[in-house]
Amino acid sequence: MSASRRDHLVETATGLFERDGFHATGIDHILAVSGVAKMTLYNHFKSKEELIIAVLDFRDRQFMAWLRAQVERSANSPEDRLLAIFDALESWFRTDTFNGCLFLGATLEYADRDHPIHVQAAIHKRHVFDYIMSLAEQTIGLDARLLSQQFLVLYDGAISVAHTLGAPIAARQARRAAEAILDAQG
Amino acid sequence: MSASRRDHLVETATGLFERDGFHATGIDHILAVSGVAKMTLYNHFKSKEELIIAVLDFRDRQFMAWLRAQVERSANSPEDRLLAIFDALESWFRTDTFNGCLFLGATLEYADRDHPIHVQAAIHKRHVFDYIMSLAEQTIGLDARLLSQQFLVLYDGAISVAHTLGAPIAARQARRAAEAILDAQG
DNA sequence: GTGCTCCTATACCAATCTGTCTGGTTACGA
DNA sequence: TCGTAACCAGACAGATTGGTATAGGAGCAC
Repeated sequence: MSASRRDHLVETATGLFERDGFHATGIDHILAVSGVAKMTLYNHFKSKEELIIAVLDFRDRQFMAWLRAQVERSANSPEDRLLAIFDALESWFRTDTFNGCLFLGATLEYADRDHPIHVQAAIHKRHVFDYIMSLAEQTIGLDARLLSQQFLVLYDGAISVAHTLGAPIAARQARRAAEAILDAQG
Repeated sequence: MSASRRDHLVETATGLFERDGFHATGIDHILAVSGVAKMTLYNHFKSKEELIIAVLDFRDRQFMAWLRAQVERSANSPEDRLLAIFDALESWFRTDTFNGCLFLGATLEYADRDHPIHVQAAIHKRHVFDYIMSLAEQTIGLDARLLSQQFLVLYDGAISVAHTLGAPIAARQARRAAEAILDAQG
């Protein structure tokens, strides 16, 4: 067992939360799947809520690293990279573990905007926005802020449509919309 | 009590599910808030799942009627109406009961695509798409299908961003993106 | 060896979950 | 007035929830 028990727990819980949601996934189920003892969990996390926050933090780092790598491998100019985000989305949608956005799910299940889980989930969306923004700022002649806000809408919309309708092609439609926005501004 | 007990139950449950989610809202809580007896509920619905499906059906009809009325009151040409959808969204986002998309939440909490609840929730998204499509088809010179798909992405994206980041302004950004798409096609 | 830390295993707790059962009340129509 | 249908109130069942308590095993440093 190379990874620590804590990491193993977080990774297992991530998969289960992503598949079934937060309330629907019980502590006992996470323990059974991960093969970890209950007291070990409560030794590392003082509550389920704290575990969820750790999961959101882990998934944020993991996903952002994956997204950056995917984008930077397939495109070089900032403009192409902005569009490559949607190509990355499509390949994510086509994995068989895709089940919508874990973070959006967290904000829906813990809707109170001050709830620690909601706050933690919102941080991820900020990270996505910041990444888009960093690419937009490298492209001269753009209203970087407006464009980033619009791209974030396309980004989240593609995820939602792909999930609710089971239509990975939503990513391509979002990309074409993004191209139209770029053309209108550039 | 003018409305039937059944209707009263469905409307109360809609509000609670919208605020707290499905798994987090217990039957007993719905009964306490609505002031209905447990056996009355189980007389009308054979399970919580059946109640949820009734809620999704009710909310679909209610929301679509509201959206149509809002759009048709504020714009006359099909093209203006396509854009007025996003104005309607913004006024929805600014209500103090706005809590993201109930239907998207349903598909996340019941992720299995064959689950009756997931199926029922997806129907609503189809209805939104069909409405957009009906407007797009009245506007000549458009690839109605592609445009509708892109608008649906903007529609869902605006809801998601508005909810996760608490930013009703996402609707206006979506509208500007929609204008760019229209300009590019028209 | 002794102690310390991390882990397992299992029993347990109180609360809550969905759903059932019983028995009584209210309203209304024939 | 009688019957019936809808509803209420509350107890109850069985499973599951998040979380705690207890006892002991395994690996490692001194």
